[in-house]
Amino acid sequence: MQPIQADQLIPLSISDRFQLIEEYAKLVTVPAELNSDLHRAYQIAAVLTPALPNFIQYQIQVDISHGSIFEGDRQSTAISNECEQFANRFIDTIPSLVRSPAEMEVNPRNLYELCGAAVFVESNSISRQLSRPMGDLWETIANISPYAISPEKDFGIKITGIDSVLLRQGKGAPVFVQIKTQRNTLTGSQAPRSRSELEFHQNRLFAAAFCTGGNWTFSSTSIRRACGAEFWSMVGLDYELLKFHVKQMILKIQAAYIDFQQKTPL
DNA sequence: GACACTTTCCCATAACCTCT
DNA sequence: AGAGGTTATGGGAAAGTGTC
Repeated sequence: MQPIQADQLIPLSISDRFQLIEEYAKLVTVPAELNSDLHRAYQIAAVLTPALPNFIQYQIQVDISHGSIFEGDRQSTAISNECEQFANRFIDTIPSLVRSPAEMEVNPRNLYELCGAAVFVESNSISRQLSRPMGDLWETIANISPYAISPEKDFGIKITGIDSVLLRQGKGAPVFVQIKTQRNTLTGSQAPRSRSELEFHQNRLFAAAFCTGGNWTFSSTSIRRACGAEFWSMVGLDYELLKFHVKQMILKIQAAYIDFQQKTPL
């Protein structure tokens, strides 16, 4: 059977792309030694890999024809838009994070609620609610670049452990990437899983969006790591610009939160 | 088909263990 | 003793699964 071609995928809707990839994936033979949880990921990667260089070339052409993201302040605008949207979505949810003393007493979700410590309840909730979806934001921002694809957004399909696939300038083979927020985002107990999810891809990368969080808590003899500028430059994006907009975003959220608190005293 | 329960997936930090 | 890796602990959303 012929491998799938980029030209076949490009004209399709996301759900038709999913269907087509699914059909091909079923036919891929999986190495016997591979963990069964990863069979599907292997099959999808095998189907996608030969098509991706041309698919990404196509994205690059489209980017150029629409006024490239790499020209003028377009990159800044694009990153800013994503951060704005994220901030606005989050700010909208702030009122729903509040729990009444009665709710907390009847059905405490954690120790702070059990004790009715409203300030701790809120600060705990805010930081949880914020840090989790930010993980998704980095994927979205990476996908601004025509050098990256998101399996989910571009093909409607999930590859276990893979957040983004990118084609480095001048290189022929796509790189399968797992993106975290910080170098220490992964705890040790999760590292073996990340290792196995990445290892079987011919080209793979473990990336941290920011070079914060002290030392890496992920290591592997065969899987490269990159954080901050080293990672973002692979898809042509500017780390300094990203940090600038993320700072605006977080401060905006904080200001909205303080504002909300003042309007609704404890 | 609605709802409840379970698993998976995002995340953070401290403590501990082992090897050099 | 210090570094690097592993384990324990903890929150919450979303997706998946089972049941009535």
